[in-house]
Amino acid sequence: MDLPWVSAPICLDLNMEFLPASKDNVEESLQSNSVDIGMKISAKDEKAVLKAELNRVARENQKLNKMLNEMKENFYNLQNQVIDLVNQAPDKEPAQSRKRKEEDRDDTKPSNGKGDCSNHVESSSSEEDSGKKQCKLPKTKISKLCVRTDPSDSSMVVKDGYQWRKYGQKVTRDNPCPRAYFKCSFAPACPVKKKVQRSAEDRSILVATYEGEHNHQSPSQADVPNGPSHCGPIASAPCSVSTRSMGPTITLDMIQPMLGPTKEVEKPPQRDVQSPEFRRFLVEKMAASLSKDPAFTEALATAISGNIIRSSPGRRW
DNA sequence: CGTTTTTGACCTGCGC
DNA sequence: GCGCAGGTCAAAAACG
Repeated sequence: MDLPWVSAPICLDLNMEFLPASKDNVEESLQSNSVDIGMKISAKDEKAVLKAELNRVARENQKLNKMLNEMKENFYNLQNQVIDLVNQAPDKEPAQSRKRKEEDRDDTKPSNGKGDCSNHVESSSSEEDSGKKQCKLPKTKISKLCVRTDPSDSSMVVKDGYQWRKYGQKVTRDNPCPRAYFKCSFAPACPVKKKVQRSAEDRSILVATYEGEHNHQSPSQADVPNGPSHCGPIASAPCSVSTRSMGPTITLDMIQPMLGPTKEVEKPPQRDVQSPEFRRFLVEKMAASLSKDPAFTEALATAISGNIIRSSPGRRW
């Protein structure tokens, strides 16, 4: 099914710059403020100023806490609605017999102007009555991955620990950037295919769509004895956490667990919507959705920076 | 020389 | 049935 809240790139930019809240910095700041106000401020006055500042910050924190609580409430309400929808969806969804139709709904099609990262649309597109391809891949797992890259880097390489052989490239209608088609070349019989295309909105984002399941181990995992004994569906997708020169950028890839050298991401449970795993998965989705809200991001950044300042060692407010 | 990439042609499915 | 668009094939080119 198509879950609307996962239909956009889930990229949370935490490019906020907050001062390292060291005691020295704050004191320096306060001192400079005092200088600005005037050199004649006595120690008593300074104390009063500090107290006023403290009250102001406390009020601000209260306000932010209130905002966060409201957001949490909204979030849980939304979550409940989502779970209800998920429960209802299998009954209401019309039979999608055509493969193309299926892919139009969960593919990287940028026609809706959203950013294509409907990450991990676990569409078990297993309609047995569709075309030949469905016969070859009776239970095609489709997942997506967004990777932030250098926009000037024209290569369509998504490093996911597997070896891929490019077999085609096509310019699609809705995206001026060409789409590249890859097959897994590590194992000759591996049916997994990968499509890579730059996001029409943000060309620094590569959108990789994985189809099928690897029937072999990840090359990068072959020398990892403790890795899972089997390759899950599309186990190749990495969680990309990139760092740009401007600051940290976290690209949340809501995809299946990758088994490569990078860190492991939680695999969303497939059907059991009541399971804790699925709930946690939903929570992550919702959080990602919230993170797209600039107001939320700003409030979150303020709250976090406030907490960091408060909790910095050696400080007492 | 073997492998990979490129790219135009062809195939297939869908909408009208 | 026709046109369009996405997906795949395969020959040629590039590369190591």
